[in-house]
Amino acid sequence: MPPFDLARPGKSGAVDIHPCGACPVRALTVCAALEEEELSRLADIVHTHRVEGNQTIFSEGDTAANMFNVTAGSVKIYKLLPDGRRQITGFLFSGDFMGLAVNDRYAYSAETVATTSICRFPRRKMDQLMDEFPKLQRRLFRLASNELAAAQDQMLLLGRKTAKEKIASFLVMLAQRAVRRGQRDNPVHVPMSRADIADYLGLTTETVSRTFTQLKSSGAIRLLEGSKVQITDTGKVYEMAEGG
Amino acid sequence: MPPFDLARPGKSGAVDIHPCGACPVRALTVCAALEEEELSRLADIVHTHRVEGNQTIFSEGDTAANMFNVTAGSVKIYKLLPDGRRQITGFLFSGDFMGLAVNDRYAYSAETVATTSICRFPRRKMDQLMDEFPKLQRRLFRLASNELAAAQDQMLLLGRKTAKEKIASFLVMLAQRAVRRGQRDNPVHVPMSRADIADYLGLTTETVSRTFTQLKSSGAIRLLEGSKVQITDTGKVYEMAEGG
DNA sequence: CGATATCTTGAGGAATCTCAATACTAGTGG
DNA sequence: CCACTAGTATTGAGATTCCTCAAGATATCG
Repeated sequence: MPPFDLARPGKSGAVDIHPCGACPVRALTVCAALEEEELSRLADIVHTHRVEGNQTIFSEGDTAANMFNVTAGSVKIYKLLPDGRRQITGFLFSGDFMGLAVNDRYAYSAETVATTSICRFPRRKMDQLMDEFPKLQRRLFRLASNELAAAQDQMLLLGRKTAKEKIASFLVMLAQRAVRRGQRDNPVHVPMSRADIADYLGLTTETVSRTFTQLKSSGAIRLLEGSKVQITDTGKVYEMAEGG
Repeated sequence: MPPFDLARPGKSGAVDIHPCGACPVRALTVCAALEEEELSRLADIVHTHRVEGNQTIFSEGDTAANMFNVTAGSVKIYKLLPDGRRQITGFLFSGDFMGLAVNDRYAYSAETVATTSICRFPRRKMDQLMDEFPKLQRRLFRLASNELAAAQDQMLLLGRKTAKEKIASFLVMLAQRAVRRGQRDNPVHVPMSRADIADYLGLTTETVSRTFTQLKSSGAIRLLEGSKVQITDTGKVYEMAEGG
């Protein structure tokens, strides 16, 4: 499958949103590895795009021609079984990086959750820059290590946590990542659908919904307007997330 | 917790098993990144150990002072919940690398499955070598990317596969990795306990046992002596693994 | 050969899923 | 501005998979 249509203006397309030097999430991501001057080299190869919700960015098995950086909005990455069962392996927010490949192919698919801005770097040119700037290589290695640690946390969640613990962990994760981006962590913004949450936590939408209701009834959280969740009993929610 | 007792001879201890140049798994791992001459630099910093089964190599949260390479045997890496629930996030065999750290701490614990030989590289010196040999850095990045892809496969398994599919996937994974090491893939050698398998697949030992029995009854596999499993109906097992 | 751990099998129970109906929400057009 | 539509979320009832607890069988190791 082709990536979102880069040429088509309107719904999704190439837009120069801001120069890299003024990038609001620069400190969070790969770009932080480089100094002003070097950064311009990155800027030379980058294309910025704005993509609406639920659009495919790339699909598992595609030739991995690009690497991406999310600068606003959110993205889900997932794998499918032949019969359609889906596992979302991660949500990405502004500052997050994606596009690591195995054998020059993407190992998963990526789709926007809501309207999202992304930077696109041609992999070939990125590889050249990595040769030129070992700092960049090191930065990517560190990002991959962090992702790996997050993946292991998620395995623990999927294999050993109850539905309640999974939802609590999910809220805590969203809150902590919001903080990291410099946003407020409570109420937590939950931009994704129940179906997406279910496929991320290894549950069904019904169980996700019921569990939210339970947490609400027990006074741990409150469901607010605009896909927001207020954590009213932080201690309880954090404890639940740890399996306490 | 300290790593296995490096000073104590007998059960586990430092042994010079072979020089790096003659390492049987060299082609599979980090070391493949370097030429003969450079390899000697790696050899200068490595210590080789032999560790008996079920010994701790390092624990989650320990200062990540070393990186390791398994040269024989097998290792399990895992995370725990406070109440003791355990998720094994990976099994390592000869040629596999471990010890990636986040914030200079190990993000998981590592324990031998059976008697195992490992190479230990002090991280600090490894970092120096990486600066000196970008090839090494690139190699590690590639290994981390592969691990990440494997982790995503495992998330799909944990979140969306049935017990039968999990066991079938597990056998296929073991078979494929045996091939990669140049060993025969059928019968599959399954050195780990039912409890370890359960904690890897997000099941209980009883379910693992029952599922093996079912696969046996259906004629898909045969359980042999010496922790070996013969796959008698390859098509069926592979199909099951894919969720077919 | 006995002791101990591991594995298998059984019976019942619990968490989660499936299927189905209802309620809500957001966007659309009258 | 409101009714309508389509999608999404919630709730309910029953089914199912997997878990728990318990006993027996097998394997391993001194």
